[in-house]
This record gives sequence, structure tokens and C-alpha cells, in this order.
Amino acid sequence: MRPFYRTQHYGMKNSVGYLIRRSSNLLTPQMETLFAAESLTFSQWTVLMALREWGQSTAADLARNICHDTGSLTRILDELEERGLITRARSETDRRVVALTLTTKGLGMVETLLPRVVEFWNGLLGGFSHLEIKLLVKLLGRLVDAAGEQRAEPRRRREIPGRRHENGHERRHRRGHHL
Amino acid sequence: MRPFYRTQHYGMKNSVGYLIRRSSNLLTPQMETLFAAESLTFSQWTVLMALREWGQSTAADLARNICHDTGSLTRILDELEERGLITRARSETDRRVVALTLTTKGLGMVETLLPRVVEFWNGLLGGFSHLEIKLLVKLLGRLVDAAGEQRAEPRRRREIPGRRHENGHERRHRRGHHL
DNA sequence: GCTATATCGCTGCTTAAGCAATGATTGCTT
DNA sequence: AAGCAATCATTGCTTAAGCAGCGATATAGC
Repeated sequence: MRPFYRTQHYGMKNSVGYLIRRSSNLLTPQMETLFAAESLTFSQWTVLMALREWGQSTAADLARNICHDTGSLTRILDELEERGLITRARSETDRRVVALTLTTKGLGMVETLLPRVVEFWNGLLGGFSHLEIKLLVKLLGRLVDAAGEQRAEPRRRREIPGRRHENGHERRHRRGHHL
Repeated sequence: MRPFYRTQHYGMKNSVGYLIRRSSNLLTPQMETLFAAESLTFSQWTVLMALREWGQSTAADLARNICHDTGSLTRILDELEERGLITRARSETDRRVVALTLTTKGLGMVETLLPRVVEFWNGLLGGFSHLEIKLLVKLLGRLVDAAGEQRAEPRRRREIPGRRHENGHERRHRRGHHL
């Protein structure tokens, strides 16, 4: 296929990279104002959404499919667990893995926030036709796929090996938080 | 216009917010590997590109049109100036303003890096038709506009009031850097 | 069965981004 | 003309994200 960009014509207005970056920087803080009252980060919100959608997951899994490295994610999960929104349960069949589940409280949080998010996006995309939005979603999806392959094999989400007992994880050290 | 999203069907795969965030998180580090040898940040790269494209600008202007708050930007500019890639010149007609220009060295840096960037994007977008890319660019542009309006008046870039003498800025305090 | 390699979740450290406040300057209102 | 509000670039502080390394566990090769 004939390449799209030429060195001579490459500018910010037609650069996908710049536009993506700018959208992200613009949108993230706006989203977070929606969660201000509940003091949720966009990342935390995404974790909750993912758990609601996938039912269950693990930290490594989320790190791959969402956003961050496992280090940041651990801290995000720490807070979500502390606030009683998610549950960590060490798997029996693979004791390295900790299965993450949404608590009823966590699910309630999502249900509370979701309408605001939907309203926000409907407002923001008011000038777009449904066809355009579908197109945008599709193109962005393909872009994400392409970027994922470029980096490494994106690796499918795997099934979580049997998770029997609730809250069966023994953390070695607790960070900061007394208790 | 009939709203696009419904609370019932809102999921990650069709969420523009999630896709944007994920693209950004995926793409940024990949871009930065292109600048690894020159140890440039994506943000720094964007500043250089903007200056090349707009000829001249100010910190506040860049902050509005690019990415960050003026605080971060000051530090980014500090390093770029220290490395001799840009020039700060206090304006005569409005002494609050510092006009930013690309040095020849800075321009050379852009010219060196640009081919890599172009190649990267052409590779990444290999599976897209030209029409699709143009469409994506257009849709993203409109999204950025919509997000900008939502937040506040995006405010057009203004002309820089007369800039006479090169390097006529007296910084009150120098950060860290001895000199 | 044993060793080498990979994966998982977690921690400490480093760095970058965001926020509030400041001093200097300008423009606006009356 | 004078005072008030707004703007600009900068700084220190706070917080979040990224990276390297670790102990525990699991898998593959032989």
C-alpha cells in the first residue's frame, strides 16, 4: 500500500499521534470531574468498568488490556479494595494469581456513575451522527490493535483458574495504611 | 439529535473515551523509542514540531494548544533551551511574554527525527486506506474541538507582539542548573 | 525428577505531570 | 488617572505513572 504520510506534508493537524494525545489530555480531566464527588481516578473507573464487563480478572490481565504497568495497578487496586469496591482472592489452582471481583458496593458505584458518563459522551458527541461515531469507534479499535501488535503480542485475556475461597490472599507487606 | 450511548449498552469496546486513552497510552511510549537516542520526550517533540510549524509561539500559547499546564511547560522549555534547541526572547511590546523560536540546531533535530516518525506512522497505519486515515484525522479533529469547547473557550493563537532582540530575557531565578 | 525460564503480584525509587501561589506586567472601567 | 482584574512565565508542592528488582509459584526441557 502506498504510504500515507510524506515528510514534506507532515504537520500537527493531520497527525494522528498529536490528535490522540491531545484528545486524551483534554478528555481525561473532564471525565474525572464526573467522579469528583466520589474521588475516583479515570484509571480506577476503568478498572471498575472492566471488572463489571469481564466479570473477573487479574492484575496482569488488567495491566495488559487497560493501561498501566502492574506496579501502578497494584496501588490502584489497593485503594479500590480498601474502599470495599473490589475483592482480591488468591487462586487455588495457580497461587501466583489473585482474582479480582467487583463487590456489590463496587457494582453500585458503577451503576451510579455510568449515567453521568453516558450523558457526558452524548453531549460531547452531539455534533456527530451515529454513523460517524460508529466509524470513529471502529477506526480507533483498529488503531489500538495495530499499536498492540507493533509492541508485542497483545495476548488474549485468559480464563482465571478456579477461585474458591473469598479473600484468601495473604499480602506479605501492607503499604502505608495502618492496618 | 438522538443520543448515541445508552446506559445498558455502554461498554469498553464501544467507548470512545476508553479507546482514546488506550491509544494514547500505547502510542506515546512507542513514539518515544524513536527519540531514545536523542532522549527527547514526546511532549518535547511536540513543542519542537509546533514551533517549526507556527514559526513562533509563547509558553501560554503552547500550553493551550498542545498539552500541558504552563508549569510543566516551563520545565520542558528549560531543557530545550539548555540544549540549544529553542530560544527564549522577552517581547518588547509586552514584557510579560517570552517569544519562543526554534534554533537552527532545533530545526535540524526536527528534520532528523521527522523521517522516523513518518515511517513509524506509515507502518502503523499500513492496514488503513488513505480514505480511512483522512476520516480518522477529521473525526479526531472534531472530537478535539468539541472537547475544547466543552472545557472553555479554546481561544485562538494570538500573534506575538513585536520581538526585537534575541535572548533578551532576564530570568529571575534559575532552577537547579549551575549557570 | 531437576534445573532453567517465565509469570504473577508487589515494593522502592525515579521522574513527569498537575495544582496553587507569586511577581511582573498589561488592559479595562470608570 | 487610578484602581481592579486578567494575563504571563515561573516556582514549590503534591501526586500519579513508569521502571527495575524480588520472592513465590508454575511450566518446559531434558
